[in-house]
Amino acid sequence: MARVLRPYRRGVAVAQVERSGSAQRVLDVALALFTEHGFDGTSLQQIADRLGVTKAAVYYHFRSKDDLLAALVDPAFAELEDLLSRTEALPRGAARQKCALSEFVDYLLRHREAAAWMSRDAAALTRPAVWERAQGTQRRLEALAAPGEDDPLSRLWGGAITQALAGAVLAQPHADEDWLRTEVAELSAHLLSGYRAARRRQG
Amino acid sequence: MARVLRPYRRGVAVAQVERSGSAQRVLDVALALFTEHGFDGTSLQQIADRLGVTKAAVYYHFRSKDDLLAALVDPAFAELEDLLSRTEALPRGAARQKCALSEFVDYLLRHREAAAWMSRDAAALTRPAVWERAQGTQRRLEALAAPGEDDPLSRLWGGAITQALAGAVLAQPHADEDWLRTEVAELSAHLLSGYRAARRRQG
DNA sequence: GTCTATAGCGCGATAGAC
DNA sequence: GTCTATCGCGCTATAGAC
Repeated sequence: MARVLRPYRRGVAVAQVERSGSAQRVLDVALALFTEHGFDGTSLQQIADRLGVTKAAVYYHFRSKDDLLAALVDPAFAELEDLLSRTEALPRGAARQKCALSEFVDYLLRHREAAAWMSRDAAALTRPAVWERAQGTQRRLEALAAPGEDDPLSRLWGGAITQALAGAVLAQPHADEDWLRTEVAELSAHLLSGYRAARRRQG
Repeated sequence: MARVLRPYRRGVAVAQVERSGSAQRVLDVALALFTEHGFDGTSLQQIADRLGVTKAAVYYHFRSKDDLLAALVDPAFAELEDLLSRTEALPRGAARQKCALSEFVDYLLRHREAAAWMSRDAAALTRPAVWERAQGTQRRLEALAAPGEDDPLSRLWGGAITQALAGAVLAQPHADEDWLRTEVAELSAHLLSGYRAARRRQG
């Protein structure tokens, strides 16, 4: 499919580079421990211990444990939100719709391990900092995937299409990336044709 | 679609009826508070307070807070697992596949509010008692939805189909149930035809 | 601006009396 | 079957050293 958007430029690195060295070290250690023991299974004490400082030192850089998590996932969310904004800026139509899906799939594939980790560490997902932000992007993506006047039919297909794509990618932790991209593109096209047919049926 | 399975008989009531009156009162109060403040947002102290007893009294009936949650969701899981078992017992083929999906959709519709609550209260979803059991049912459903030799293609479509159906139902908290059932049945058929086409493509 | 020391508080959980 | 008492732990908060 033709790529309508400019390639992504800002992103993962940005938000972290602006931090002090100490804060960045906290983030690195926290990420390592979270991936190893999970969010709930990692205490601020453990993070502080591995850094060789006290809990209060960690607390100086981040107001709370949730704040730390939010900082960790911010770059990935910023990337997705940026992608959504640029897609929403395109003129409405079938091209924008297809573009949204293919960009979303690329995004998922780019962050495959991270997404797989997140969907495994449900404790982290559950925190408001992550959960509520995810709700927002989810809504916007649904609206792009199944445009309409917020009617039941478009909401139904919005939910179906976005969940199907995410489910397809995440059900495949080890499949070859190019094969996956091709197959999911087929799935994507199939879903879009289904939505068009449903719209014609209902008018 | 023809209903191949016998109607469900055991279920929600069973696990709760076998309990003592006190234990049942604990479950009732816990459910009320969980739905109101979420799982994490509800302490055993609050549960005990509303019951007019102490935390320790609650602990007599349930070994842990997770145990309480497990008891709450057990009936719904038992129903789903029973449904899966009976479907798996059918001879392999397109009929079983269609049956699995329509039974699953009915199940989702039957427990719409509960499912919506669960997918909102991420903290409850995350507990091992719920999460791991859900993983199991998810796997079995995927296998029924996209049968195959555990190859990448069937796993991809298994994830896509099941997530699409759940996404479609859950994206519609207030839509009319019959309309929803009809539309989701269309979606279901569309997805199955997509899977068949993908299989033909790949051989 | 960066950290240490220390304390508070609520939580889930347990032991044992009645 | 229910209670009192208590434990240990985790996040949070503040005062103040450097």
